[in-house]
Amino acid sequence: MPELPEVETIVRSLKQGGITGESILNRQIHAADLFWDRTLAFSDPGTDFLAWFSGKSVDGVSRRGKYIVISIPPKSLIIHLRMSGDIRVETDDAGTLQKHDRFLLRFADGLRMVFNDTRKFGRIWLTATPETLFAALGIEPLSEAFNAEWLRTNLGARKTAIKALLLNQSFIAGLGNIYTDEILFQAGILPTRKAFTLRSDEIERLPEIIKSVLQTGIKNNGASIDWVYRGGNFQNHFQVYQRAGAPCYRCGTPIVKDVVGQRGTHYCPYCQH
DNA sequence: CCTGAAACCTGTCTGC
DNA sequence: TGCAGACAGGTTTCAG
Repeated sequence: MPELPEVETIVRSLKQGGITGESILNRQIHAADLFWDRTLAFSDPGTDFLAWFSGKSVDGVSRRGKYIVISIPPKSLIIHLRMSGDIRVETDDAGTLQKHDRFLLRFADGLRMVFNDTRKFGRIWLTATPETLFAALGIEPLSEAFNAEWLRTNLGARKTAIKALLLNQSFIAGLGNIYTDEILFQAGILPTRKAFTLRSDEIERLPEIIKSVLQTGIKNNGASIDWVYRGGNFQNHFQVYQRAGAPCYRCGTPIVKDVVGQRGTHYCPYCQH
């Protein structure tokens, strides 16, 4: 499900209330529960993971790439939703838990935060040193530091397909399959283009297009497809994603779907070069 | 270093 | 209706 805009929407909701339910800020934790052991990717050695939470309070919620960072001093609980993860906040008497619930925090005031993940790819970490986890992550695409100059410097002589490079989290942190296809359409660049072949005018425009598509996604609370993620509206703005065979909104040419870097890839063979 | 395939999982949809 | 196979928002690991 989640790429940067969906994760950002969930983070804002956990802070201010929204699609996940009420805010979790400043709530004291009563207990934690883990229902699928492999969901826990890492916990600092010497800590009893489940017991640790009792009595601690949520101090902040933020995002790095597609990671959700919940500050619970002196540690951070980090959640990556991967393909099918979702978070909801509800009252603890909201009824029985759901089929694919993997982890939860019970708050002292009767609320609970539940991590649900059908495909079990999602992971959580509990650590006092989250920087270690993020050491290899690339630049934040919505930061000021991410601009044409940065891209020109870092594109270098990379021979990989531009789509694969944009998906590489150690290059730029947060782009996924949907937004990458939409970005490359807006940029008029074929997904298979080798990164080093981008012209200077394309490099100049690309960072602004990336920011603009991500911001549009965030404004729409992300994209909701199938059963996985609810609350978003960006799916109604797709230009190419999931539009194989349908006419391009710009030129009428049927949108093509191929595989690039092992991912389904949608593009307009006329508008993108 | 880069590339591709496979693995990790469950659910849905398509075609025979 | 049943069933096999393909496919899905992501990332890691391993072979070449």
